[in-house]
Amino acid sequence: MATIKDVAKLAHVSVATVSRVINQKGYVNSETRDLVLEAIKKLNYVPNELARSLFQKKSSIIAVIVPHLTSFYFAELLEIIEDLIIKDNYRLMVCNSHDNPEKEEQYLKIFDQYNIDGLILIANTRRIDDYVKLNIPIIEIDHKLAEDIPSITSNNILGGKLAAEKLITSGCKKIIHFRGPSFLMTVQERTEGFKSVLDKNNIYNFSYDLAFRNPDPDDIENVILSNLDCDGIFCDSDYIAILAIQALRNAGKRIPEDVQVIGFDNIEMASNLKPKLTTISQDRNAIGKYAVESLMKLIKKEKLEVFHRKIDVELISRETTK
Amino acid sequence: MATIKDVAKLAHVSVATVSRVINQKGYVNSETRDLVLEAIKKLNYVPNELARSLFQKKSSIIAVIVPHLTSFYFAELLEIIEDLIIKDNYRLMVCNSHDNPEKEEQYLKIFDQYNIDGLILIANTRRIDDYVKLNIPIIEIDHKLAEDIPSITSNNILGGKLAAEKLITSGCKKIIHFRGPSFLMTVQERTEGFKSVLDKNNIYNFSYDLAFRNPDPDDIENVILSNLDCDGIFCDSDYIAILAIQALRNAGKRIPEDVQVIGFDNIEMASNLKPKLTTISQDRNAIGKYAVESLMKLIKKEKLEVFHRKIDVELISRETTK
DNA sequence: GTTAAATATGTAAATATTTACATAAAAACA
DNA sequence: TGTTTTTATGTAAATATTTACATATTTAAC
Repeated sequence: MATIKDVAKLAHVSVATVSRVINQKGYVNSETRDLVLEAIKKLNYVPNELARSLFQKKSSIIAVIVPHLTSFYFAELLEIIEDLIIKDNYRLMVCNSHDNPEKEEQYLKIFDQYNIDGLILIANTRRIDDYVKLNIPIIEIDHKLAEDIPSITSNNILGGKLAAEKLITSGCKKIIHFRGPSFLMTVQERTEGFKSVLDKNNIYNFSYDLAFRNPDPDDIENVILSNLDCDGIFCDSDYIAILAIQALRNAGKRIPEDVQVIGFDNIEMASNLKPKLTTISQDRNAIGKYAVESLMKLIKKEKLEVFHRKIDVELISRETTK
Repeated sequence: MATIKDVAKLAHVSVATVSRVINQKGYVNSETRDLVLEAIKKLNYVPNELARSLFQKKSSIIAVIVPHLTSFYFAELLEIIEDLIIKDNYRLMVCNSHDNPEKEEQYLKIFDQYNIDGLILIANTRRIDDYVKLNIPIIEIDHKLAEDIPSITSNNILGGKLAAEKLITSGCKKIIHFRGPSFLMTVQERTEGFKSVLDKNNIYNFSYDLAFRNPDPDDIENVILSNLDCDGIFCDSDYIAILAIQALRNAGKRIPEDVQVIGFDNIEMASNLKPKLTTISQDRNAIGKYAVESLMKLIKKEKLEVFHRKIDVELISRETTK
């Protein structure tokens, strides 16, 4: 591996001049620049980011903390974020907390050790204080754990409302809401929006809580079997909706004739299924874009014009509703 | 952020002594050690990994290159690998090549810049030479692009055979193989194993190629509709199997009475569906374990006893076969 | 009691950069 | 022409570590 010294020697200049060429800073004679550029090419030189980071006290690394990698929505969001971060010439350190406090502890240490430049927290973290102590820019997605940490969330209340309105106008009279664990802000808000519309219209409905990570299909089936007169289902994720549809079919129900189903997220799979899933679409492109954009601003010590941003969701009507 | 100097000052010793305490190397009096440890605690000191890496010409960072993050199998495998890597006190840089040569180019540069200690390539990379040039330990998963790069792959030939045998003993007479793109080694091997058994038993079968990233459900439906007398289907992924099952149902077929279906991978979802999916299970725990283990050995300049490792797959009989 | 080995600690160089500062030449200006 | 400004380049310190080497003390060996 060639170093800046090797380049300097080959180009018969000092390391400072080479550095100036690389960073396009300060005065460099154009002929000298060409010589240096040539030497760089000849030696296949790439500046060592570790030395650079050490001096500048920044690493060009952004850490993203996710509760796991295997749910569709997180994976799709993570992919978008990775793409954006790389475009801004940062690198991504993926930290899978895996609901394991020890692992989170370990990562917390790593962030200090590597002069991580910024942090994106995706949902589900409860030890916010430890992150704040790190004293680096943080953006939260899907959560709002503290008033002074900027957040990007879908408009979950709107999502719940849209689903409720759709089911009402499609004629549903008894509705189940399969939701995630109620300690999540997203879940609370969706429930709030959903219930408010249904209750106002005096339509019978209730919420059933499922596990966050791996909802139990038997649970879902049991609820459906003991509520065979139900004609509308709203699910907190497309994955839950898929499981619900399976259970409905097994119970001999036709979709959407007998029971209508609405999911949440609009994962890629939702439009590939038969019947195609009606769902509330979360705009991950917007969420990812604003998250990365805001983080970059914080890193540059710029002010954010919107501190807690809500991204509108959209009802995508497909084949599981009338 | 406290540095080693601060600790040294507070403990009234030299930085060398502090370093010795941290790294548990060389002689340190136990009383001195306690003093240093106390100072470390008091200052909340964590050693700066960048300075460390710079000196040692290693970074404790492992890069994993994946073609995308959104397929179930990759996500599950990645999760396992991340867990193992963190346990070995390395950090994970996730590089999503996204089938984009420019992005790969960019990452290639980054690996040099950060003194990345090792590389795990998951499938699908064709510019192997560029990686070899980096001159760092590499492990390949699901591919064997060069004889001199260690690889871990499932025994795909066995997988194809097991599926074929199962369908035969269950009485299938006309079988479709929905497979991935045939340039992938995994796909070739599965086809080889599958076909060899069926042809030997004179059972009619043919392969239909699907896109790697996002197989088209209409494609699958069309093939099924124009082969309504088919009674067995083998799919190269559980995801394809899910789509096939949907198409079969739409065509009024009962599963497994009319048509039997076998998937590949055994993703978490496979056992949550109704009917539960019969599939060839890839042992990602073993794959992840050997991949990380082998990489660690290479990093320590140890020899590998097995250079190209094949991990046995297993037929998991569930409800989509008789 | 002398010598050798083990223990303990410090000094300073090295890792690959960036940049403040110094210096000198060239260009602009009076 | 002399002075100022701009351009060009180099020297050396700084970033936070580790470790080779030096040195001193203690312990062990003979």
